[in-house]
Amino acid sequence: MSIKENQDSIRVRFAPSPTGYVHIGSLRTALFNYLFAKHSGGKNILRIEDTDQTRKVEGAVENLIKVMGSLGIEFDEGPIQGGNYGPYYQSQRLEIYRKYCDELINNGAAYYAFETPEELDEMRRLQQLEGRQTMYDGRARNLSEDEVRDKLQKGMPHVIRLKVPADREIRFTDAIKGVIKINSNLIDDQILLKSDGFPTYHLANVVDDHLMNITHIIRGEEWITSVPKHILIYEALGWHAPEMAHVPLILNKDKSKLSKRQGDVAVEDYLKKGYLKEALINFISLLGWNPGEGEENEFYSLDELCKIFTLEKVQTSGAVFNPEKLNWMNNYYIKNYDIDRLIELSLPYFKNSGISSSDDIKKILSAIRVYLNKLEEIPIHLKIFIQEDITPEPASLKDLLENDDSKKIFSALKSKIEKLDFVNAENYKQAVSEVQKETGVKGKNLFKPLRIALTGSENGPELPLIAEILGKEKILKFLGKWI
RNA sequence: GGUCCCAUCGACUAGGGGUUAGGUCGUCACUCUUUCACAGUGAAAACACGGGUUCGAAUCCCGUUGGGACCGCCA
Repeated sequence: MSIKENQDSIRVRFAPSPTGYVHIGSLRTALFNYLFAKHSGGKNILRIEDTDQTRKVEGAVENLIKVMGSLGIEFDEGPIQGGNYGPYYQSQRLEIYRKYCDELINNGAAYYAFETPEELDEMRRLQQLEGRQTMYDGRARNLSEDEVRDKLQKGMPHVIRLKVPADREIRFTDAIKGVIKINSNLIDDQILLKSDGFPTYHLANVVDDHLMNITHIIRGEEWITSVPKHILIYEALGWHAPEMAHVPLILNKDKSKLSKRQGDVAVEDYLKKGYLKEALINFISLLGWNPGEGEENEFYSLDELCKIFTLEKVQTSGAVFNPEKLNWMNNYYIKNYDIDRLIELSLPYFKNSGISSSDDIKKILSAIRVYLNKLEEIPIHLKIFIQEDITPEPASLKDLLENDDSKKIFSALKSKIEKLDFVNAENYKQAVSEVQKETGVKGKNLFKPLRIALTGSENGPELPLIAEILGKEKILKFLGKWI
């Protein structure tokens, strides 16, 4: 495929820095990029922004690709699958950035600066003290060519900064927010190239988005204030900036930016707890986006989302992440999931229960899935199926088992069950109704003691079902205890 | 503090000049199921405020207030 053809089609990128786990906000950004690309038949590209050597985390990229992949978000180009615009690690593109930096220096859009981090800290401290804006004061702008050459020759550590022009109004149109204007006097002389030779985000993302033919930048709102800097770089290099779409943030309950302090933010955590990928994707897609036009359905598969997703329907304001609604949605998916697929996903949670018969697992899971907000809750519902002795909980329920009527029922049922070869839901029900006739005990007085005697609890799934799973031997044992 | 962004029930949102302001989660009540849950029905619950524009503003404009993001040799 020629580059020319590519220019016509939509290309978006997800550009995370590999700092470890995958943030819920990152997932949403990646999702929107993916949906936008798929919706328009474009390409979804993964680019790793690893220009901060101090923040690199081993295995983070592999983890990210794994997590995204497990949720169904795939990339057409990226560090693993390659592509015509690589390399897709920014750390492997250093010469490229260097080259464009030189170009910026040569055309007067950037300059060398030699302050140490300590000097800059001091400068900011003073500015703060005076109640002024903390901002690079442009002191290195005044260095003469000779001074610069001299310092360079001496091998002094240096950075390259963007020379932001004065008194200009920078404006751009954001696909979500509309027209945004800012005066250039408020823009810092941003560092483009760090003293370790690595570019900053600002330079690297501009260069790469251009070189990789990115047509639309879809990213979090936190980037919106640095767009003007990027515009200046595009201009200085004679390039057109891609379309921009800044999606609103996902928020904590207190409306601040979603953060670790206030709950789980790692997608891995949600997966580990047994949130289904379909539910996660569905729920996240509805955070800051909706199909609109009075559409009241809230359940969408990834494929359906690809069909109906548009940037126009992305919200302008932030969305609070509501775990309760996620639970509700996950429960819905669990209840309606193909049972065999659900069993597969649930197996790890049966591991230490001693329940291994696939028949039993299927029966139990069918009975308890309605209670599950997430798969990790399975073990707490397993107790009634695996306990060897019954201790009523709360203890006060014990009284109900020790009255005369109850004892009468238990004895009657026990002798019925003893005659059975095996117990299933049907013959259990039959036996109980016979007990009812014989003893004259009925209604609550019949069913409640039985439930407590068999499970230790006053509520739970249907009793005949439980009886079938418990089996003859256990039922006899449990009934016998109270006679 | 400066700049930028934002503003419909507690939360997610529909609606964007004339609506009884609709739906979902959550909450509450009732029904169903001899339990709980599920399901069903119903209820309480919102256009931040003030000015314009208009016959008419939740909707358009301005301001106020409130919230958020950003202000690093981090992304």
